[in-house]
Amino acid sequence: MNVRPRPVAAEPVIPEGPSVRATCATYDLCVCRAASPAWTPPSDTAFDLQRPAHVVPARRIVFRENELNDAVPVICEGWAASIVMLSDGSRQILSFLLPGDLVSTALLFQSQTHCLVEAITEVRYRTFTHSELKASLFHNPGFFEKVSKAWLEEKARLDQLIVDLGRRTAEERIARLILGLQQRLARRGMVQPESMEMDFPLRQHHIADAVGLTPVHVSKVLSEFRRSGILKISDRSLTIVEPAGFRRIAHMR
Amino acid sequence: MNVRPRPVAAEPVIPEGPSVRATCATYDLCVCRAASPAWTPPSDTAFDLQRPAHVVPARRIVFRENELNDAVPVICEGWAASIVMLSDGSRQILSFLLPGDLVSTALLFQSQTHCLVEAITEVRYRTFTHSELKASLFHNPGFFEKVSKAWLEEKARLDQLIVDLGRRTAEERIARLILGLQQRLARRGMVQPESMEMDFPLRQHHIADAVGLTPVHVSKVLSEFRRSGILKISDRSLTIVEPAGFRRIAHMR
DNA sequence: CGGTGTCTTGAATACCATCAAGTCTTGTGG
DNA sequence: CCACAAGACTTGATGGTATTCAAGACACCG
Repeated sequence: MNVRPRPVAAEPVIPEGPSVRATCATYDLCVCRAASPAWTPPSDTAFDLQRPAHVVPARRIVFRENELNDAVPVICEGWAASIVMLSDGSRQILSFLLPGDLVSTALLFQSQTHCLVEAITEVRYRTFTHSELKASLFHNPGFFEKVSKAWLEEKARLDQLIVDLGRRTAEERIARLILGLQQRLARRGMVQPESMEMDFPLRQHHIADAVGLTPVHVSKVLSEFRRSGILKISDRSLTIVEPAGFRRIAHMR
Repeated sequence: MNVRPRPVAAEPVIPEGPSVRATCATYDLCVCRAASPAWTPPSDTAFDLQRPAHVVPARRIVFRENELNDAVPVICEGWAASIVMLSDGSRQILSFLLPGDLVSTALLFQSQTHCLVEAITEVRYRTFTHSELKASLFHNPGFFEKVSKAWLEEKARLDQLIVDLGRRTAEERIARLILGLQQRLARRGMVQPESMEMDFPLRQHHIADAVGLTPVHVSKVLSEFRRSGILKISDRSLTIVEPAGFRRIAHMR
């Protein structure tokens, strides 16, 4: 069932990019700035931005299950996915990670994960340590608020996914996935305000692994969406041509 | 699809039971004792046990979506389920709540939920307030540890459910649900050590709503489990007759 | 005693998976 | 830069798993 070859692990390189700050700063959590114990809102010189970023090429594994030793990664640029592998090679994607995302808030409290993280596009990320983040949690009330808000959002997304997988049709699942991604990207200013166009680097097998279908069936559903003029997909870019109709499909039942 | 009549809301009565302490104290989180700011490990007189418990009869709603005002409920006795309702009347159960369970750790950080809680058996529960729990979180390091542990478990269960719904067959899902419940009950000392027998108040429609199937199909799968001698179910009680074989079914692929 | 809730079983159907073949794109090494 | 391999997507045919529909048995309760 839906088996794909396993990508090899990546060895983290350590270069430094120019536009990291802008990308990272867009996100609510703002770990890159807020995690510093000495952080104050007006300050712009948080110590974390000076720390080097790791870069992983597309389709490589960022880290495996239980491979994390005390490191908490935050995505600075690019798309990734956290994935549970099954013993027959099939996979379930728990969540897509966008710029600014903590891999999971659970990592603040344990250093092991039962899922692996794989880069979808080239990914640039930074890591923090348990100890420094946990310290911030206690000494920086603003950071505590942001973490609990991040947890609430993570929980809401997991709950929604459970409902989708348990009680919705293939069309509904796919439509809801795309709408959810669009909303998250919009909050980051990554959707064209007028055309509603957005970068969409996901392969169809990513969609399949996220919504519990096969790539073949995803292809058929997407083709139907395009044929009916609701979506436009081309060249790793996606446009929701008829938002109202698309939302109707997604919210059905 | 799998529509059932909506139970009416319950008006909380306020009696006091005798064996609440023993039941509540079994759980890891131990909110009933640990939430008190003045709590110390040897102490046995936490103020929360003096607070009255609410009782809800089986099949009634404990509280609805967004009906919670600053109250954080903890189950003291009985089984409940947190449920997402869809507009066509179908339902998805996010989790079963057992004695000692917080409805969700998310309630520590927000007072609204997108799901409702329904009693499966008669349920006895107590409520705490945001403010007192949040205060304990900061002033009682032991409580903070327990909450983060509870949350890690909650997250692990959600992740597992996603994998089950997305990538496993009906038989696997049902077997894994039963095994998961058995493990949780065992930790509470609610499974007969020898016979592996346990109380099992779930109706088949509960199982169906938890694993994303129809009650009809659940009936067929369970009948097959019984016919092959793996399970014994009778009179709201369940025994895993062949644990090894059952685990093999559950962990398949 | 009817009413409701629960469970079972069989038949027909729907949805999605699997299998397979083919096109097109992307990436890589000679 | 081209040739070849691998990955990505499409489409049709076929099959399996789970749903839907329906009818009946059984228990419990007011």
